[in-house]
Amino acid sequence: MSSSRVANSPKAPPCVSLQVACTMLSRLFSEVLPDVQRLAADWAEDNESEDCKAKDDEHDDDDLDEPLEGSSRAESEMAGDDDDDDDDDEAEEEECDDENGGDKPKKRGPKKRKMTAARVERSKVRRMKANARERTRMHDLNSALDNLRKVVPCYSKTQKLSKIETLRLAKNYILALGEILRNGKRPDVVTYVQMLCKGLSQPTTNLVAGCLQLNTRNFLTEPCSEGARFHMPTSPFSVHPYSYRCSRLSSPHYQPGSGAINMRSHSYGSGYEGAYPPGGTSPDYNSPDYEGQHSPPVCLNGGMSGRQQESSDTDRNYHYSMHYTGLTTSRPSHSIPFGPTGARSAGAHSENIPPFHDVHLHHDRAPPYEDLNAFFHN
DNA sequence: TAGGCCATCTGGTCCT
DNA sequence: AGGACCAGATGGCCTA
Repeated sequence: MSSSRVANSPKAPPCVSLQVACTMLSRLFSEVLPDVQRLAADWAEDNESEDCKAKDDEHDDDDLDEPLEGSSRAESEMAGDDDDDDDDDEAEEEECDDENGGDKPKKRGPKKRKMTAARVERSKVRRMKANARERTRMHDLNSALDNLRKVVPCYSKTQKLSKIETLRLAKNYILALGEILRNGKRPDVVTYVQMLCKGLSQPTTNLVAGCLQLNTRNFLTEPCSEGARFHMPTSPFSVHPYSYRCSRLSSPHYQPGSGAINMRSHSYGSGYEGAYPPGGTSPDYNSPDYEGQHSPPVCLNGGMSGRQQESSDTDRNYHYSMHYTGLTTSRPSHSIPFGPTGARSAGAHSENIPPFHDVHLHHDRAPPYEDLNAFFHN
């Protein structure tokens, strides 16, 4: 089959490979985020003239300056030893195609060499080397995609976004951050979620929307005192399977209260409606941009198809564990849990988080956007 | 079992 | 010639 390759044609504009694009995106995020955080810090300062505030916000723009380390070269266990010495049989192959000399009319163009056993063997070797290179190339590409996953909202090492969803989300993330920077003003969270979820599949939409809105809801409703303490989750589902449970949300067999998340009660259901008027924006999952699979919609504006039911404590604990991990820091506020290594530090992710016992909420209103961003890196 | 996702192999194309 | 990149094919795994 002839592949319709046009990417690298001379007339086509120069384009980067997928792997390079992923790496560039990762770095781009790390460069854009500080600006957004700085902007968010300004917003936060404007907003918080009354209560608990203004402690330390100098530390939030230095954590991201270090570029994410590029996709570490895969160890290429199979390809690394390819440069061995297998080129010592050229000579005898060259003369084996002279046997048809004779008086036949010579054909133009490259001579068709006979496939001798040696040539077949060499072709095999070449193919194997090409396979090994292709394998490592794909490993590098996956590494780059993993890096991209880490700087994109809703990172989870255990339940990864698919490749296509990662790229879609990255695109939306860029657009959203760019929009924030361009407008210089704080969009409402619904719009933010809309931007992020545009074109994403339903499960991913649930994931992203849940990440943001559950936290927002808690921030909006939970008191910032002891009542907002966190505990390690006790639910058997609470270790990691956030995405799993989100996918459960879209399942027709989903039963609220059975250990799965009830998006409505947790997000827009109670607390959220108080903060955002019902006439506000709501994601349009039926928009033409949506290309993903369709599953029973999880409503972001309170009118969802799922049955409403108050959430269990395990669910709540679970949310805390999943969404406040980014705030699991000793710093009192405005802390983006990015590690000094440039890449998201281990503490930024749910797999490596310290215990939650000492985590507090510091806002009883809408969170500053650096915190919103922090949500995405749980 | 169907569908989604993924890894791998493979051949074609372009570039150095 | 060989490497990089790409897309199609294929089979495995997982989940609903």
